[in-house]
Amino acid sequence: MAYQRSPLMKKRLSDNRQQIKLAARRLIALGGFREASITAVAQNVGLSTGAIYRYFPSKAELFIEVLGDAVSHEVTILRGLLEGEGSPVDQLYAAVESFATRALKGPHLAYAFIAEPIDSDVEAARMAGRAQFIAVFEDILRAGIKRGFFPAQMPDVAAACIVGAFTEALIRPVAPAARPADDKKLVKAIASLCVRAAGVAISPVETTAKRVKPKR
Amino acid sequence: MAYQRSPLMKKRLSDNRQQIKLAARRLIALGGFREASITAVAQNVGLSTGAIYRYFPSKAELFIEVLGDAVSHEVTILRGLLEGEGSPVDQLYAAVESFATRALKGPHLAYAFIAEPIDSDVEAARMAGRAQFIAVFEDILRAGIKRGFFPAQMPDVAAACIVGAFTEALIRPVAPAARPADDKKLVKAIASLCVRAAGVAISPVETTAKRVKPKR
DNA sequence: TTTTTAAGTGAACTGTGATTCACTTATTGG
DNA sequence: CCAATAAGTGAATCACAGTTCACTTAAAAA
Repeated sequence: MAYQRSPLMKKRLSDNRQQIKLAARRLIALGGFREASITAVAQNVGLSTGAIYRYFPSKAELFIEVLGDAVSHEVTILRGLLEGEGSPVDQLYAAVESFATRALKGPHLAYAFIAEPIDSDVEAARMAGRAQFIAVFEDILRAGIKRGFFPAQMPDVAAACIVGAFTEALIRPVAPAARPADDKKLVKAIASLCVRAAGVAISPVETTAKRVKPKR
Repeated sequence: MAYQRSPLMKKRLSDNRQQIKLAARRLIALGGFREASITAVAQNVGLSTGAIYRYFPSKAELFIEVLGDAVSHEVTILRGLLEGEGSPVDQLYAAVESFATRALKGPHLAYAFIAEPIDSDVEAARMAGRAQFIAVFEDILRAGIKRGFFPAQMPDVAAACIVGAFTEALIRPVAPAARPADDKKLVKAIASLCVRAAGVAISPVETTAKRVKPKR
């Protein structure tokens, strides 16, 4: 006895799991959480409603996982940007630019993850995700402050502000309809503002990071 | 014939309407939209469930009106700050400070209005409300840019960023539990950052607005 | 091939809360 | 006081997804 699925079967199962998440993501990207009912997801994968529950205990869990994946994917990319040897000023600009550009590519997905209303379980997960983003920026700020690129400030508060700033500015063009002119320009404006917010005078990047006031 | 309610009766009716809105607001402030079911609202006013529908066609409508009232109240206050003769820099700082301070006083209410998930009808209203806020800041920025207090920038984008910045920074300490140390400090940090974001070098207020580069 | 276990099905069930509506009560006009 | 009309009641209804579950089908063990 001690039954166990063959490797091939195992794979099929875990593939299913993945497919379910992808389908959910796809539907969300298409029309927000509204579209992503369990039934719709099931149909999209080619499974029955009930089957979903073999893989996820509840809709909330499924969404939380989808959200989590997306967030950790984003965070990984952003953290990657911090590996390079650019100054914190450049890093900050680059991080915002990178996120904003991607967000504008997948409008609905970004909107769903940033702002669309859902039930509070999932909302909690979204908050947690946001906290992870904020942490990235907090790290940039801390480093920058220590090395004298940014003036002294509360890094946690400032990081929250910065994340709030670019997400808000992204939501409008990303929401249901409405999409303004030049994405490049928009991204630039947003990223510049974030750098200024951190305390770097005037514009960024072209200044290639002159220290504001070399600390000690 | 041609029946009409006596003035006294009329008043009572419109009072009821007001009471319903206040009750809804009260419940929201207490525990978010979750708590504000039609039945709960009705009980709170001392009316029956059905009676509510004499005054509002649907729950969504009621909430939208409550939200609208709150927003226009806020906007009026903020617009009031622009009457004074302070520089745009001071105005910007003052506006953020004013809003933030009030938001921290009514945590749940602010949270509900800024971030709590609800159905998409009401959400649309919230977006609209946000747009009104943003407009206030856009005006400040435009004026400031024209008069040389702020560097050239896209005022709509910058305004959105600024609103996003302070709301995000407000949400965390305002959300369900969690409330950090010093509100005053927090508000100061947020407001300063917003001013910097607009392009004013280093800190605000104490500089009492020196022109960055007197335009033309 | 037969038995055992797991995967998959989808119609029925459930919980929740908004909305309705037949009816009661209060107000207005004659 | 007696219609006529409107306000108010609250239990019943509705809507709608998420979730369950008795059953079917497929895959592993014997």
